[in-house]
Amino acid sequence: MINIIKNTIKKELELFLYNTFNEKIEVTVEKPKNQKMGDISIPVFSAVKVLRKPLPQVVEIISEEVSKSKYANFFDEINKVSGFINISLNKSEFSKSVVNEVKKTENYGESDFGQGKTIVMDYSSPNIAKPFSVGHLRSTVIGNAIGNILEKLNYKVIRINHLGDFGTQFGKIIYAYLNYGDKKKVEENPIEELMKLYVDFHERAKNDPSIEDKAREIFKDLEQGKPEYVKLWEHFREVSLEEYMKVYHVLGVKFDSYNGEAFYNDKMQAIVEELKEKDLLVKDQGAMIVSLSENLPPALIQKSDGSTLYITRDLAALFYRKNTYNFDEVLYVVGNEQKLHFTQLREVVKRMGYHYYEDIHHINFGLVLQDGKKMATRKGKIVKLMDVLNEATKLSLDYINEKNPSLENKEDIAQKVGVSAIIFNDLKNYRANDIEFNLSDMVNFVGQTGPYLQYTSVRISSIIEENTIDQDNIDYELYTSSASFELIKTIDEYPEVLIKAKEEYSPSILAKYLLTLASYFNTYYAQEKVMVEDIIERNTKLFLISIVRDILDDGMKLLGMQVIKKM
RNA sequence: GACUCGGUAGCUCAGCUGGAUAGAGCAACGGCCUUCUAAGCCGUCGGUCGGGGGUUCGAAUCCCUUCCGAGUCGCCA
Repeated sequence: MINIIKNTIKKELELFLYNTFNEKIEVTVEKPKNQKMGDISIPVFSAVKVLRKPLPQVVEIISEEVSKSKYANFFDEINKVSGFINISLNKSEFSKSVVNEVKKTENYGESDFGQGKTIVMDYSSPNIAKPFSVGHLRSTVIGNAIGNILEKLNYKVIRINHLGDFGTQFGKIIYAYLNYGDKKKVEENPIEELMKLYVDFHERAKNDPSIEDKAREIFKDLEQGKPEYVKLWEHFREVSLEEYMKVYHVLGVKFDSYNGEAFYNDKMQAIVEELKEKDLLVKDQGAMIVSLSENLPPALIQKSDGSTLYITRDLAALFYRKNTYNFDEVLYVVGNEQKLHFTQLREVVKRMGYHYYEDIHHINFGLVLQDGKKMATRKGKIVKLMDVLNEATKLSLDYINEKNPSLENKEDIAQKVGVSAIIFNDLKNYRANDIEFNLSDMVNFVGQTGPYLQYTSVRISSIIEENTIDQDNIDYELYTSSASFELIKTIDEYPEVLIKAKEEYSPSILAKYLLTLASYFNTYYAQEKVMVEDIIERNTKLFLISIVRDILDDGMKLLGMQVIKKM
């Protein structure tokens, strides 16, 4: 609502200035820094400059025009403070229109922003035969949250888990397994042992670099379908996926497809052919490359031994997805360190003559650092996500036992709180920032955290309980207290927040918004009593807080958190 | 060395399409539970917005330069 008012004022003023002075002046209409300065603010400095008139005169002219706005009935007062024109909204009128908007929208916050367009998302994508680490958490929860937000905005979302189930690493693992692996141990504890073998391989390769070549050879044979290797590979893939499914179940994450890199094994020769046909492929130092612009290193398409590389598979996957889903956008939720790769991918696609290279977006995110350094799998420094989730669950159970020992289903709720805390912790900051792996931060339950949101929602649910709310028996004059009005204004922002989160592909925008909303509610809660005698007043307040609760719950669900009624 | 991203309060971050005294949370300190869940609320303390130039009526925000950190840079993914 307030956005509509702001945009209207902007257009009205720009038109007025053009008609009156024949000048095209960009008018800024913004939210004042301080709420004491009103609800809408218009700095007039730019107009002063263009019109070459004294500031007070310009302020006079513009504020006069503002008072004639189409939405003037929403204005309480228009104040002129130096170079600013500040508008205070009529609280009850504004509240009424916001609340009416909520009432008439079945699923508040939704919009047709996406117009049913298709977005393919590639996220999570763990590497087979490695434990699901905290590093994979980021891609998984960021991708999941963005996908949920997109759906709310009427996009059709295809969620793909592009499993890292192929590549030279399998040559290494198979080499290690066949040469010095303990078959029995692998049987008992597959992921753990395969991981050890992988780490071990790199240790041995330091002393004997020739085994790197042997691994490459094995991979090449695997790629060409040598039955012995394929069988092993299938087994490793299967046991790994089983393990991952447990994690996904706990996180509440689902995918439409688990087609990983191997799925494209038979689709890569066509890419190589096409590149050849289009005269893009060059032989260089035995390898086949596509050279790109000056500042961009060339893309390696085929190794000198004839086997393919990551980018070849991503090209195959891209074209397959375009043909299969005919996407309008494709999002790759992959870490910062692959930025160059996706720049190259786009560039190759562009050079191949496909216009949709513009629709390829790398949704990059920061590294999980340990002691300020990248966590490296090859050295075996890995923190298993399951362990972190269990730790968080345990901690939240301790909290419950301390705060609310008589709570029913304690274990279940502890898991919902703990896991959501981890998810929220990962989403609350801008995704491209690196994060230091810090367990005590991850399971912190005080302040700007997941449990704070859940707690706020639970408090509201606890007030509402069995009360029925009559939406037609509302006294809008009661929404004029500062605590109420802050809630109203924040409620009003929800639909725009979701759109902004989509435009920046950044769940943190929603996360921060929910914290603001929860904080305003908690202030309200401390100031106003809801369950009062007066029926209209009680009903009016119950309705307000129920809207807040619904948004909190909806937002938390979008982020992939669990919504609870008691804690 | 080249390219990319970052540097804002002791810590974690927001603000960055230029606008009014730079905002939160954590930590520290002080208040608030006979009244709807204190995982909360209120207050105090805390900042040369890395440094230096420049553009502008106005710069944390734009430009240049410099320092610091991270990532990437042909046969890993």
